Order: sequence, then C-alpha cells, then structure tokens
Amino acid sequence: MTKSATWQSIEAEVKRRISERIWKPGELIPGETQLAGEFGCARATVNRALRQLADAGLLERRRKGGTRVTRYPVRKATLDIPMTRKEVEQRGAVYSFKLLHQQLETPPDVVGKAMGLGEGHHLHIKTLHMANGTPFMFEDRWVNVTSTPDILQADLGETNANEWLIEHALFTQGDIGFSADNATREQSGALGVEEGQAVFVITRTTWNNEKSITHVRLAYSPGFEMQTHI
Amino acid sequence: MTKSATWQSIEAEVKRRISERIWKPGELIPGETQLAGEFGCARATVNRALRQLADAGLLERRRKGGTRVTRYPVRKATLDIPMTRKEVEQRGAVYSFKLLHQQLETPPDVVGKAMGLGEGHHLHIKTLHMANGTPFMFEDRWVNVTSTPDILQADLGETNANEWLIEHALFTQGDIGFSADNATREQSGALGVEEGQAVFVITRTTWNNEKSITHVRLAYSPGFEMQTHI
DNA sequence: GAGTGGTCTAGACCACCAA
DNA sequence: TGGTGGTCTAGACCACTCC
Repeated sequence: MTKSATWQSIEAEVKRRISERIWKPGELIPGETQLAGEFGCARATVNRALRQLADAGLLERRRKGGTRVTRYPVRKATLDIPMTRKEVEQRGAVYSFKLLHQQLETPPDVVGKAMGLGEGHHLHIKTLHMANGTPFMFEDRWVNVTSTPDILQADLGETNANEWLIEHALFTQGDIGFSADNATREQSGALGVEEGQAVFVITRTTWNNEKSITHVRLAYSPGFEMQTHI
Repeated sequence: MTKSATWQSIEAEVKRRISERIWKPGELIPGETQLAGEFGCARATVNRALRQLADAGLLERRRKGGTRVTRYPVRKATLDIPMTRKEVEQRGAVYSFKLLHQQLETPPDVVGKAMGLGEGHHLHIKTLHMANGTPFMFEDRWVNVTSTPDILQADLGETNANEWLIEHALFTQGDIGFSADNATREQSGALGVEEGQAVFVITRTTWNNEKSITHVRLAYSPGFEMQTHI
C-alpha cells in the first residue's frame, strides 16, 4: 500500500488509462466519488487531477453529465511570449535595439479598426531589435495616445517602446495572431535580407479594460522559429 | 458584506491590485493566511486564486520566500491545435483531402535525427488538405514504422494519416515549432501559389514514451493566420 | 427531480528554502 | 530552523443539466 494518492499520481494514472485505451475516446469514466474510493483519497484530490486533465483538453466534464474522454483532443500548446530583450538573451546573445522612426501620424484604417480608434493622430514607432548586433526582429508599432499620453514624454531611444509600455501601461487582455509574410521593402531593408524573403510575423493588439493601448506587428528575421512542447 | 469570496473574485481583485500598481512588480504580497483573513475565506480558496495567477505568469511563488508580482511578466498564450478537419470546418468550409504520396523510404538526416531513428525505411506520406475544394494546407509526414507498424495496413486514402494516428496511436508528448518559409516548388505546386510565396509552417514531432511516432511539416496556404487571445 | 461536478471550509501535515 | 506555500481530508452546500 502506498502512502496516499497525490493528485499528480492520479493524473498520471488517468492519463495512462486514456493512452492505453482502457478508457476510450467519447467514453464516460467513473465519477469522482467512485474514483476517490478506488484511489483511497478524498474527492477533492480526484477533482484536482481531473480538472487538470480537462484544462489540458483530454477530458470533458459536465455537471450531471459526468466526465468523458475527449473524442478529438484539441491539443493546447502554451506559448511563452517574452520581452524581446529576454528572448534574445535566452539565445545567449547580446540584445540591442535601434529606434528608426517615432512620429505622430494618422494610423491606416486596418490599424485604427483593430484598435478601435476614432479620428486623430497616434504615435507611430518603428524599432529594429538586434542580437549580437545583427538584425533579429523589426517592430512596427502604433500607440494609442488617448489611453497612454505619457509615452509622448518618454525617451524611446533609451528604453524601447515595448519595455516602456510594460513598465507604464499594463494590459489586461490582448489578441495575438501568428502568420507568415513576404518581407516588404522596408522590412527586408531593416533586417538586411532580400525583399520577398519569408518572415515570421506576430501581430498583437493589447487592451486595458476596453481601451486599446497598442497595436504591433513584429517581423522576425528569416530562420526564426517559435518553439513549444506539449 | 458579500456572501463569501470565491476564488475567482479573489483572482480578479489580485489582478486589479497588480494592474493598478497597488502591488508593484517584484514586490512581495501578503501571505495566504493574511489574505484569507482579509477576504474572509479559507486559505485554500486564496491558494486556488494565487495558483491560477502564478500559472498565468503574473505571480511567482516560493515556499518560505512568499509570493511576488512577476517583474517581467512572460505572457503565456494558449494555442489550440485542432485536427485539420475541425480547423477547416470551424471556418465554415467543407473539408476534403487528397493523398499525394505514400511510400516506404529512408528519411533524410534532419527527420531521422528529430525522430531518433536508426537505419531503415519509414513511411513517407504527403497529403493536401482542402477547404471548399481549394488548397488549405500541404502536409509532409514521416511515420515511424517501428513504433506504429499497423499504419502499413491502413487505407490512408480513406482516412487521412493524421486522423488515423489520432485514432490508433495516441501520443504522450510532442515538440512543436512555428516558422515561416518561402514555398518550395513542391509546396507551391500543391497549394497552387507562386513559388517563393511565404507560407506559415508548423513542424511537429510526437512521441509515445520515448518512442517517436511521427514527424510532420505543415505548410499553410498564404494568408493563413493562427489566432489566440491572452 | 436527482445525480454530477464545482467550490468552500477548517484543519492538518509536509516540503522546501531563505534567513 | 522557522515560515511559507503545496497538498490532502472529510464534510458540506450549491449549480448545472440530463432524464
């Protein structure tokens, strides 16, 4: 007899029963009370384990309906989105950046719509991020000066826009998109690659309670890969 | 006096205190016992709320060290990686696929190394996935016939390789990479786009307890964007 | 209506690790 | 080595939803 079941041991055992098809996809598994009896632990412990697996997408749970093995598991991958400085340093390189453009302008419709902006000028910033002095990523950013007027006083050549915003304008939510694009003339020029080279693009809009803060488009140097593990 | 604090209300309140800088980055926040007193609830309830925020990357917790507001929050985005069929159907389109190639071959070194394979032939499969009859994604897959010999008997024109594997060879872990690439002649031909067009690429290797199952490279049609929310 | 999961409690013991 | 978070328990009530 082992000491006592931990939620992790229960999670592992349930995972095993799923992967070995003892409990098949779509099938109802025993209730929490029954499993607690089987594993000799409290129901809360079973609950913690099953909740974890439901969060991971392997189980589907419903009150009264019971717990089922997901038929078509939607794998959930968790991506870390670090500050670019950290991202570069994590690769063992020295981070630096160059402010290329900083001006109040009227955003294009696409950006204005994404940020829910009305008429008026907003801050347009272009920054080149470098690893060991070679171009790593080109950032094209718009900052809502209505929600974040203080940025007009910031020295963005000293602290880059991203880090300034992290420090001064925490966001509560954001939309992120990942895509691929052929480098525009501007991007390729900044990154020092041929026009048309495929670049990995992250588009992000962040908000603080219904008020948009910033919209940014990051074009990574060719060869960049974002990795994760599931 | 409200009924009683739920872990979600505590999570929201802590989030508010962080975003309004009542608790500043790097700062130690009160202990669970103290917060439980303040919110008038059990420590377990506070624990649940703080654990949730720690998982999200907003707090850092250490036994004896206490709980701190993360100085440089690493945002964690959760990506859903559905079956291609579901992905297409979710966009309101009709899914179909075409098996282009299916043969036992010697995998290139890159693939062999990624899958930890020795000498010998493995199954090479190429599939074109379509939405409403137009090319959506080109899949280039290798399947380890040592770990999954049954696939040699499968009719992959009937059920595509991905769905066959989901049904017959559940995996326990996997590595995923996201990148951008210029379409090769083969990819552009299959997708019906110009050679050199930027395509979004997902590379994935899956394992079942130390044994590799499959390695796949998915090239999405230009314009594809993978979205998420944080 | 009844059975399931969702949550809270009050208490306890333990593991880790900063002081 | 003491204080913090991590976890388990036994019980309770509630909310949802299937029958």
